[in-house]
Amino acid sequence: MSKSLPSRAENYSEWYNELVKRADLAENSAVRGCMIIKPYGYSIWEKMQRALDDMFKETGHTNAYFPLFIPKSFLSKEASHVEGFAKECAVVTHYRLKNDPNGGGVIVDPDAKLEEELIVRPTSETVIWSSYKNWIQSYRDLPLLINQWANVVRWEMRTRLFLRTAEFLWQEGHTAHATKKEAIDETEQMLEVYAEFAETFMAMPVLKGIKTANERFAGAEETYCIEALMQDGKALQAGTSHFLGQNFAKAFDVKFLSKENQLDYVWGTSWGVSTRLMGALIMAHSDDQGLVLPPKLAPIQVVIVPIYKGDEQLNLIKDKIDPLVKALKKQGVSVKFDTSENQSPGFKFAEYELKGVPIRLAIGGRDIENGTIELARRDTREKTSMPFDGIEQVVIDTLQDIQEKIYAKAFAFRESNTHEVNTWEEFQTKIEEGGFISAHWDGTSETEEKIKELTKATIRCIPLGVKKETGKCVLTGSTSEHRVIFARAY
RNA sequence: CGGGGUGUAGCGUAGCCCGGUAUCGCGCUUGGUUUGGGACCAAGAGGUCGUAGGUUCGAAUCCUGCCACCCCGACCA
Repeated sequence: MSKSLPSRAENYSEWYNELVKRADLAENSAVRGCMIIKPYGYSIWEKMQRALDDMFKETGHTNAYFPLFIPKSFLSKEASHVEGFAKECAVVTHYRLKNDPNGGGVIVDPDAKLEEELIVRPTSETVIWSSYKNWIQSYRDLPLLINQWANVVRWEMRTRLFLRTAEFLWQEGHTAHATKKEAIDETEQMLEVYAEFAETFMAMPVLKGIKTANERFAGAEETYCIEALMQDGKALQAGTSHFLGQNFAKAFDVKFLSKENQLDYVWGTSWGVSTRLMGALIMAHSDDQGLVLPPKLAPIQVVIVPIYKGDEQLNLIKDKIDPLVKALKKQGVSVKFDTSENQSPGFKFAEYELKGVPIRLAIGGRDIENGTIELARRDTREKTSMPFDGIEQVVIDTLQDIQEKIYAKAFAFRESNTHEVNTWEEFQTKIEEGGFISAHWDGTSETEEKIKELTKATIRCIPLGVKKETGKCVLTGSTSEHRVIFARAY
């Protein structure tokens, strides 16, 4: 195994794959397309879950759990929904194995065929709405605000760790409301929650917007999304929030009696983010040395590496560091004091950089004599020797500063890679350079598809609050009322 | 599912053309010396050469089937 990572410039996707493996985030499993999320990677996901879950609770949602298996008949109740997912569903057809009479291990018992096949959920709208039918009778039962943390399966042809896997972890919120307005408000609220999470925790700027009909979720009336720009200039859809209208209520016959004693279908939403966010996090900040994690999501925020000759010196260092570790932990900072002897300091430096630990403190005999300690920040890779006294506060301030700086850096990157484009020639040139392209579009699916065919670029979103501006579609020249954002996407 | 490629120790590989039971590096174990940016020395452990069959006295090597994985396309969060 070579020591350094492939560089981003050299081969971005190889850099990504190697980074995921070397930083011990995840690896491929025996089943094609599935991944094993390793402890270090999973602890980042847990931090994401915690933060998101708190935000969901704060906005009035409660968690529940619905089954993995969906009767095939459920899936076909909402026409566009089946159509959207049919091609990538795993299907359970039997419930028993038996020993192969010809001696070849176990085989599927042909006598154990299921009456009705079960679909491994690609998403849970159908199971959930079939329950909601029983749970909702009156306006007093509304709104129903439920979230679940679960795994889902979509049988993708080509997969990549975190970015697209056959099985992935996510949360899916499913809500039911008495009015259309309330449901739309909910959809927009959850988009805000996602955007806030992405920006404050992941330090990743996102563009909020609405999907075009082509890119809309199967079964939704409107799909809201947050879109992020990765370092290679490709866009990544980081989260979606769907206004379902009354589609699922009608498909599953979910009606309620209003205050006015009127029977009507309820209005629905669903919204989700997945382990794909891990991919976004990795690509948003990391460099050729490895991961760069925002302090708010880093499993280890500070690592302390002792440099010593002999036990005596190590003990001196321990005497100094133990109280510091205690003090930092008390302040809620996660610290690792790495006293392991089997690796040299240099190895540890490289290792923790690879793993994206925001701050590294190094302390050796020299520092003990001088009353100093060396602080290295992962984002800039700057090393500074500073007085040991007061280091605790410096660490806390620096964590905060790193969180802000990496956001600012990602924001600046997005800004400098977002271009207004007015002609087709310009569009073709700019799309090759990567980044977001803000351009006029005539509003038709035909044009959108044509552009995709010609350039591989899709409309990432119609930004929320986009200003009205009369213009001409970059491709057809037909009139357009506002710009939309194009990019090549993951 | 089309087009290309690769399967040899935990990982990365040499050997294959031209058949004689497998090379090197990393990692691992033990002991010692080290430690301010991926330490060094010594001794070890670790292999049904993807799989099934064929050719042969003899197959990692030649032939055939199968399987898996990777890359490029169509599909997608």
